[in-house]
Amino acid sequence: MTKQFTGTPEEVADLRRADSLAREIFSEVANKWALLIIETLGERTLRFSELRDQVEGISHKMLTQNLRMLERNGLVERTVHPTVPPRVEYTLTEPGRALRATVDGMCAWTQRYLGHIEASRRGFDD
Amino acid sequence: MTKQFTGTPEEVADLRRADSLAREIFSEVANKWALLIIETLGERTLRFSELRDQVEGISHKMLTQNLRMLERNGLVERTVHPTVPPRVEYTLTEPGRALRATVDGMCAWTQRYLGHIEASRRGFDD
DNA sequence: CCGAATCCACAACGATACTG
DNA sequence: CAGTATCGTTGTGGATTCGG
Repeated sequence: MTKQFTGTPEEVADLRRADSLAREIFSEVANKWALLIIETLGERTLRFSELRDQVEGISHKMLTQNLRMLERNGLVERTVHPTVPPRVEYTLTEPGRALRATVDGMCAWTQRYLGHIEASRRGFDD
Repeated sequence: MTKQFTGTPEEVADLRRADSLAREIFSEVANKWALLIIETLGERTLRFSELRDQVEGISHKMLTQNLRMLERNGLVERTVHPTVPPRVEYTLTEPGRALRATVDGMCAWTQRYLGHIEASRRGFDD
């Protein structure tokens, strides 16, 4: 088990440093499609086509691309059922579920501050 | 005060729905530069040039662009000191600090699972 | 049904130069 | 120093096709 992140300046610096592995991982995962896929998967296991339908606006290509990336990093598990037609299912792994917990936080934040943000936008767009 | 996000299927659906305001905000904020800026600001207030130096790899253009976006959404406050040369400082607002708390969670997650992820990558890249 | 590959339009981005 | 504008390049991402 690795060291805890406590928010010390040195640790924060690690994430800002472009060449650091932590930073590379953060940058790869911190994009809207990946986070939306994680949030959508939740506790369920979904097929490719179900994901494509439920993550609104995502294209076939973006979905496969992000699923490969998440699989490679061990956040989702991909199980192929050798039937015809093929049936491929995706589930969050333990690391994936751990990340989902923090993504839930971002979703909660969005709901919580919807009003603030709308108001701020109106003020900004004179 | 808006309703709490409790993770019910209806609320999750709100974030997947492309036309929803919550979804639009989430998509705008959930990109690596914005999150790295928020994380870097932390509790401090920094000048434009300090931010550019500390968020490694970010270009002048990306920094201004994301700062404008964050300001418009009320996540950062921009204060201009009418000196010469000009001095512009950025600080997180209360909503910004609230989001930072969850970004801290993502950073902690990255540190926590660095090992898992490295191993998973090696396995994937046969 | 799932996924890889190709093509290509268009947005993102970096570099540069110019204002207050 | 901070910010905007312009331009040229890169690369992202959608549409489509083919293959397992």
